[in-house]
Amino acid sequence: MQYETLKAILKKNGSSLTHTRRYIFDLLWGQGPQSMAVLISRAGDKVDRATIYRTIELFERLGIVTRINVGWKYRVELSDVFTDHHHHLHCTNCGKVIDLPSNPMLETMIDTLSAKADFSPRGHTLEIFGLCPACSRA
Amino acid sequence: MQYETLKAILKKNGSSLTHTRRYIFDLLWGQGPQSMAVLISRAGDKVDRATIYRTIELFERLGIVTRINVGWKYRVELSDVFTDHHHHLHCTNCGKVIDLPSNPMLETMIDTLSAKADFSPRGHTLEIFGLCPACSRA
DNA sequence: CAAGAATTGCAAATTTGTCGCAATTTCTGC
DNA sequence: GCAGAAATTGCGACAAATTTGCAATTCTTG
Repeated sequence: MQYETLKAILKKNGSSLTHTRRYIFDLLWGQGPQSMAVLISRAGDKVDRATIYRTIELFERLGIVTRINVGWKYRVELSDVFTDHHHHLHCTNCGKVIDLPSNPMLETMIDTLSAKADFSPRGHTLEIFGLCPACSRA
Repeated sequence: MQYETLKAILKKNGSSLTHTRRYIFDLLWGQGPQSMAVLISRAGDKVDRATIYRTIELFERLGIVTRINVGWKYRVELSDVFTDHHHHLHCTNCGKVIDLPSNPMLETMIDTLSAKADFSPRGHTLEIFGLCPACSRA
């Protein structure tokens, strides 16, 4: 289950799964990309701002979360370790962000293209902009 | 030439190509992704920071610039309208960002995948993380 | 060229992210 | 389970990044 994986990743890096970290992980679990402001607000006075920043930084460094751009600011979400690898469809009209499950062929192509440039790919983010189903009909 | 295109895009949206905007465009022209801090510093006292923020926001809204994530912060660069469509290889070791020319098949696949989700794609950004040629040999 | 609209600079206000350090929690070896 | 050591957290205080209001200036149009 997810806490075991989380704990294992942390332990492997000499960190531990504290009360607070589990709480922040829970804030991320099952949600789409969230801004720091939202996370801080959702945490209320349960967790201090500084701790949230420090935890997200740690989580990102250990590959637990991924950071993506949404418009001006960034948002964070659990990485592929905890969710299926996916990309994002950003509606430029209503602002909604929709998950798009990835496709093996697309992944292969991205890796191949990188490798041809003599680059060793480890991961990627693909953000697609356009109109969501609702807005493209309006 | 590029200023005509720029002017046309602005005009179409009821804005005009002012000295200041042309100056900021010039700061972007021919350069890779730049941080706001760099743009502000390069502008010196020619353009106020607030104006740079406002202009970049306008440019992004009109599709003149694209914003990408580099680690923690974002950077801006001219959009596909002014450069060849490309993606970025981010070396997680030395921090270098390398342009990767795109591939028609990849583009097609991305559009097709979006369309299957009933989404109308208008553009995208693909950021690949890994080791650059130099770092992967070290 | 004049009038009105858009744009810019300036300075102040917010917001966002960081840091140092003391208090608390977690981990380890009994 | 307990003591001591190490890691983590909260709490300001900071520092940096971004936004905003408004008056002065620049553009656009007729």
